[in-house]
Amino acid sequence: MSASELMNDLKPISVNTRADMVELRLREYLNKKELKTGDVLPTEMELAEALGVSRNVLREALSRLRMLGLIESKKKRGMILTNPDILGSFERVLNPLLMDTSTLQNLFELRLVLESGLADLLFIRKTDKDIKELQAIVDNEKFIDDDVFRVNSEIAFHGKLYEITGNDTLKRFQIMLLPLFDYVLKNENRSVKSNVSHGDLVKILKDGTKEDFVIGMREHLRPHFELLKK
Amino acid sequence: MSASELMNDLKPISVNTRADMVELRLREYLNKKELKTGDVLPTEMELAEALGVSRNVLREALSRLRMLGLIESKKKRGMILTNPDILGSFERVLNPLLMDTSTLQNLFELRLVLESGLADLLFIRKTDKDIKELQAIVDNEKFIDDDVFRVNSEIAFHGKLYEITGNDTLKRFQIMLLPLFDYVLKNENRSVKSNVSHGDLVKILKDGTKEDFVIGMREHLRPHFELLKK
DNA sequence: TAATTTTATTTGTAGTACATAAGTACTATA
DNA sequence: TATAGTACTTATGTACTACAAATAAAATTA
Repeated sequence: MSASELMNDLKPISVNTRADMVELRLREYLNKKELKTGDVLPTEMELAEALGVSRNVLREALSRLRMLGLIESKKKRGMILTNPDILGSFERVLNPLLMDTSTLQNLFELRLVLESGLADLLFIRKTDKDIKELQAIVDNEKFIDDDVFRVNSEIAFHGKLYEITGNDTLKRFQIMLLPLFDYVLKNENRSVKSNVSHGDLVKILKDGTKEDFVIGMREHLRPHFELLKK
Repeated sequence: MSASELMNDLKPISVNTRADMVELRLREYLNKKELKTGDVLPTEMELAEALGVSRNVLREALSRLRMLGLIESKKKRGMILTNPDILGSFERVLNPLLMDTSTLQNLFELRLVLESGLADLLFIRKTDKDIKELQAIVDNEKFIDDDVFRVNSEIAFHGKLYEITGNDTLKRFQIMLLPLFDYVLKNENRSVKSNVSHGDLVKILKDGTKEDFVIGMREHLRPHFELLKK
């Protein structure tokens, strides 16, 4: 058995720090008491005392919850629960240099899955204005001969697709994934050539059916899929 | 203009705490220096001094990075960069009670998009063993008359689909989304009845084509899509 | 040379002190 | 009485000190 396999089976005993424990306890507390947005938390001193830790350690844990957007603090008022920004922390972590290759590959695939699955939402929510804007992006592509501009146009086109879905979370998600996508492509020197162009996709979106679009999009992404390992 | 609209246009001036600033600076530092996994960071004292803050504040920021899995610390050794767990922080934040309804709706849609887009990966990676396991889950459904068990089976079936993709990130992602999905369904009292059953999907996966599966899956999810707002 | 002990260094935790913001109660004035 | 202003109180934010705990590195001993 290799060392890496062994490490996978025998996870190291994590000697959790107090901050780790306190963070966990606090999140349990929030769930257990079914606290919801706007509810106020006990003061730092009360919490620290109840948990049996110094205010210092408690604040390290609170700092984490604050970063996640779970709580907000105001002087004298105390702390209240807030709507977390669910993608905010995700964003902080998307550094290609710090991701192992399998995770990078997973996210690459994730993006392909997302784009393949967009059809329904697109056909539910597309408007004439959207189609026109997409067409404008495509028309502009004819005059591009610079690689940087081509990438930008690629981003603009696919970004617009996500925008049409009217799903902000989805859109932000894709914006975060794009740099990674780019990174993977560059790193592996993948040349991408498809039979279905952006222009074709717009045509289908305008006059075709949902089914046509699914097939078209898959063909558009085929070069990527072909490179996936079985 | 409603209060919520106004709040959207006039974002509150965020009086950032020092911990916020330090966290930002540290992340900039990691990116700028193109540090990668395993690289060691300066000591806490050095960082605190360089940033002009107390060790206390610095540690609140470091605590955040530690939670994200960006760094690990060992006594005497110091701090090193690590592969962050990209979904770990996401998980911490998925509390339906703390999410505003539009985000909840967005994630609901996101899951539909993912499932619709699974076809390609599934057909690339499915094995006979996978099909058999899916079939076993389906066969078992016949004997279920309890709602709780039905939900569990639903989870097992769709979970297995994600498992076939061989994409751990995708799988974990879906596991995290499922409770929300369930929450939305329960909350809106949606009754779900589709023309394409799990059994039908397995048949297609076994003997059908990718295209059939896309159509089948969409039909399977249609009741959900129909409830989406235009 | 190898095993053992000591030392030094770095993170982890606790506690105190004070700064800062902001709600609350009280007071003075019209 | 109403209102503006003031002092007080309280909770978070920041800084500093001290020490515990772990462990890498150096020094010592067998």
